[in-house]
Amino acid sequence: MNPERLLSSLNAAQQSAVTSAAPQTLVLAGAGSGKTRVLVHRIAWCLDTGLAAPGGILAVTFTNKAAAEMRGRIEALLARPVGGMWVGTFHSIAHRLLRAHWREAKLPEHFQIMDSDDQQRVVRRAIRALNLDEDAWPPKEAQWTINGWKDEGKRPDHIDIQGDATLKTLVDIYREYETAAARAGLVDFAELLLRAYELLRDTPGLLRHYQERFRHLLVDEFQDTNAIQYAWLRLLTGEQGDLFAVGDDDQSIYSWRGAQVENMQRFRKDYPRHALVRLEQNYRSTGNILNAANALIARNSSRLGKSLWTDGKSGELLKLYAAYNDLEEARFCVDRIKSWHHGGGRYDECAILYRVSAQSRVMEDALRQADVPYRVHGGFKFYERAEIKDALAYLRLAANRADDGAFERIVNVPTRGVGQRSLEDVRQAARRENVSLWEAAHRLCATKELGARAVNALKAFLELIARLAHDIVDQPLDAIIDTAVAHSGLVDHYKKEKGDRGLDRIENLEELVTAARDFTPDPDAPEIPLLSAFLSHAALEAGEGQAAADEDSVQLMTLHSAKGLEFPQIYLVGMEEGLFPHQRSSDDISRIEEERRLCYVGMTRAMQQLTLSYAESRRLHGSDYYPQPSRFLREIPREFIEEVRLGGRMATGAVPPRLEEDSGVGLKLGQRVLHKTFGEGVVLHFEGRGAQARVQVNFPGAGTKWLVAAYAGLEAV
DNA sequence: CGCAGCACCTTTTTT
DNA sequence: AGGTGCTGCG
Repeated sequence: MNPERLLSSLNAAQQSAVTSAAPQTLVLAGAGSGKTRVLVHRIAWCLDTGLAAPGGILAVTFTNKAAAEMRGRIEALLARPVGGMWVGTFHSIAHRLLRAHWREAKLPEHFQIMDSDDQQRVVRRAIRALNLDEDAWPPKEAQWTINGWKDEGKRPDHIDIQGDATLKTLVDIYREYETAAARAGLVDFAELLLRAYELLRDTPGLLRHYQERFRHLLVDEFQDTNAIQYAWLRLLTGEQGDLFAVGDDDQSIYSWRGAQVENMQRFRKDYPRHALVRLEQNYRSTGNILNAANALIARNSSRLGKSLWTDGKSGELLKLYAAYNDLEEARFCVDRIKSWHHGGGRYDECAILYRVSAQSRVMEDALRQADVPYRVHGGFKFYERAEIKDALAYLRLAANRADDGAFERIVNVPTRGVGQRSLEDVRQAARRENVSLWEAAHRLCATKELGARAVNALKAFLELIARLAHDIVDQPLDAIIDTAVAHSGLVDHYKKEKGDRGLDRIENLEELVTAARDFTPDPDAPEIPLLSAFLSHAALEAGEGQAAADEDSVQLMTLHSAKGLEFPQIYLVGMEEGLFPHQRSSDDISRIEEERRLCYVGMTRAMQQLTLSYAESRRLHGSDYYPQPSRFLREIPREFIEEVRLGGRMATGAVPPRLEEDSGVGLKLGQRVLHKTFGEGVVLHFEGRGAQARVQVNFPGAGTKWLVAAYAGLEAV
């Protein structure tokens, strides 16, 4: 395709982004503004104008799905496969670098990747090894903290504990964890990124090589990058590189896992010669949906600023439904979806979005009862299933005897008489002699420290793995998996499970063999042994939960997993205080703002019709709640909303009174105020007006309080 | 050593 | 409500 034709299908803003000649370009791409299109066209532009060869391009995304889509669309646009280009997730690209340069990265050649499950086990073991109480030091929280540090690029030595005993212990756990992971040759997700960063930083020759090779770096969902990803991009861009970042600060919804929207401002500072392009024309939603979403997001402070517009129709009003309870809310959605379907619409044009996955159950029940096909997104992934991980653990151990994670996982699965007692002895021996569990088990078998029964059981296990390792040499991948499943005795083990669960698991194991047969390793990285490549693939790309159903079905997912998707019909359910915004985000204004962005993301998924609903009572965790309608409903101007009623039942005041800008009390959301008893705090929320107006304030010293504005005597700070 | 019953907790999720 | 992890018994 010639360069002019490439541009003809783009609007002016898109064109200026695609053809940007600035050394770096930041594209503020609003929802539905053709973000992926711009990325893909930018790559094609670089190739077609001779600016870059395929080998000079590195395009990074966050999910495998996005990477696959980008690659597919580039190839479709260019009408040919493009070899040599690196398109992948941050993690897969980091993995690739580490495999290629394992020596410089100070990793064992056959290191394996652990997923968060595996990681949690190793953290737990580290806590136990330090003789700490697991109740006082929950592994999950320690894991969270460690990953947070890694996301910020911090090694144990970098952390200033400032004499804080809690912090010191956590750093000790971190250090112990690192030692254990290194001994086992295991690398966690955060480690992939950090290690790849350090690799480039500390190996000037390599850095120069990659800087010269990848002159064109492109990043998708830039607002989701964390500190280490940003540092890595900066390093690789160097002085000469062309960095093309696309993002939307209004869609930043992942700060809780380390994403830093600040990276967008940082980009602007760090690259003073950059070009900034705003994509504000929306090709997805009707005018009403867009205006409603714009009004909502305008409530957030510290935005880069952007306002979406469309030259399409204003369309229908947003629908708001006040349900009696959660069951009725579900029935309402199902009814509307059915009438959409009767009117000739497709089920898969409808999506039900909710804040927490627990909400899906009621929806599923209602859909099933009405015989409407549906599909739930997210949830359990194929390679995360216990039986798959069990089977793979046999292979991991066969491939790498030092893999303590795998050892722990399967030493007694299926049960073979190696109990907690013997296992604890093995662990202690391993720690004492600073060797792997495998090695320690071997040594223990040779001594008289264990009972005869335990020794026999342990020996049987060791021999099993040794035999497996021997049998799989030079076998094709699917035969390897087959052999592992056969040797392990997992099939008989699952057969004993009651119900259909066991049968499901056995089917999944068969599925695993099929997956292995169909597995094609990355042609650009032939140096990685096949089994190793497959195991990494299993960790990095956990696969979809349910096989992509061809059947026309209603789509159910959380708001988070809806990002990047679009549907003609969107049902945004559970619009209630405590649920959305979520309770856990309610006493921090910046987290409320993230919830608001999440709402914005949800609303902007809708193409034609957006239906919002809340329930006046909801059953949650086994008991009933009577929540208030979400503040977000009040933040959407009424002129865009229309109330909907079903079957003549009168819902009183489905549309909550609009939230006044300052509730007549002279205060704004997010404002700092002073109270004579509680001290300084931040305004979170309002209710009512005039003499009845109440203000919710979070006081760092005293917690979150509702105060009657007229009596509270709040002073603006 | 293995299983059954009981206490506990519960946001969002990708890699 | 429902799933996970730990204690007590066979």
